[in-house]
Amino acid sequence: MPELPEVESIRRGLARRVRGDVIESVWLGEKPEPLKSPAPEIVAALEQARIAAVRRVGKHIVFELESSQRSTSSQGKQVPDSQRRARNDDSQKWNGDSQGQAQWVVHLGMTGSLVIAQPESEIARHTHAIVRLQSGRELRFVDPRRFGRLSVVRERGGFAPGGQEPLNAGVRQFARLFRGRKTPIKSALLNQKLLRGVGNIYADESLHRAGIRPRRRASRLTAEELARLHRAVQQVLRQAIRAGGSSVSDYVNAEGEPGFFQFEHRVYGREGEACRKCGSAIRRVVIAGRSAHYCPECQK
DNA sequence: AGGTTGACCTGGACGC
DNA sequence: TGCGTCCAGGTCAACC
Repeated sequence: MPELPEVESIRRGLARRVRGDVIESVWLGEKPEPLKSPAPEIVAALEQARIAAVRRVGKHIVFELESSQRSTSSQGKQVPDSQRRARNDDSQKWNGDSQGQAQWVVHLGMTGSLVIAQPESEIARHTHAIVRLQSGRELRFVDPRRFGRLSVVRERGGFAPGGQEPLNAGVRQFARLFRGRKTPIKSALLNQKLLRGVGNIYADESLHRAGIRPRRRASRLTAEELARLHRAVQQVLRQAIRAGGSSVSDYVNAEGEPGFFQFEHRVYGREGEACRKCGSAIRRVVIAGRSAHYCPECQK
């Protein structure tokens, strides 16, 4: 579900509520799909760690973890859930020297959400992870389609996928990404190895604002068109972040609130409706297996 | 090598 | 009401 603006909205909510908090225990569901790292490694990295910061990298949420050993009084604390899991025997070996450098990386996939909840509140269906915090709150990962992924990264340099952060890229950097690419510009915008964070909604919205048809080959765009596209991508993403993201079906932020940018969509999800600029009917076509929406009049 | 397609999952909307 | 079909904000592996 979430693209960069939705992930950023979630990140901001999380940062406000959990930064500085300490993870007391972790529960992981039975189905293994959402786990990209072994369950014992995730549990070992998270339990007793302090959340030093919550960052966003593309569509990923990254929790910076640091050791809380010295400041935590562990007297009388309950048995962590990990001990109830069959695989807990492995936990020890993940408690290494690198503790304090770990990152907990969450990708929400299509339908994932990360919500702050009170322990007594009902546990939603498709909840795959519950992180209990010292403050008494819980951080819950819910994902019906199970396309989301949880992992722990301990490498020096941390989690670093390829791709440019679209809000940081300058126009020349941006233009360079598409040089020599024969793929449709729509597909190139979705390629996370080039630009990280743009998904189907914001690719379509950006192309409309830039006046470029989604099927145009990336390599054939003129310098002027690339400059317009660069501006459009940044504008759309910034506006969407201000609106709290787009709630197309069930997206909510960490506080459970929807976003409002769906009311500003000019083409996405508007097949057959009138273009807000020229009145022509918005078209929907399929490009590389993804639906693409555009105005045949405004986009060339 | 680089681009395109299907598979991965579940649930909601729609047509009959 | 119930069943079948199609569609979905993302990413991979497997193909050409």
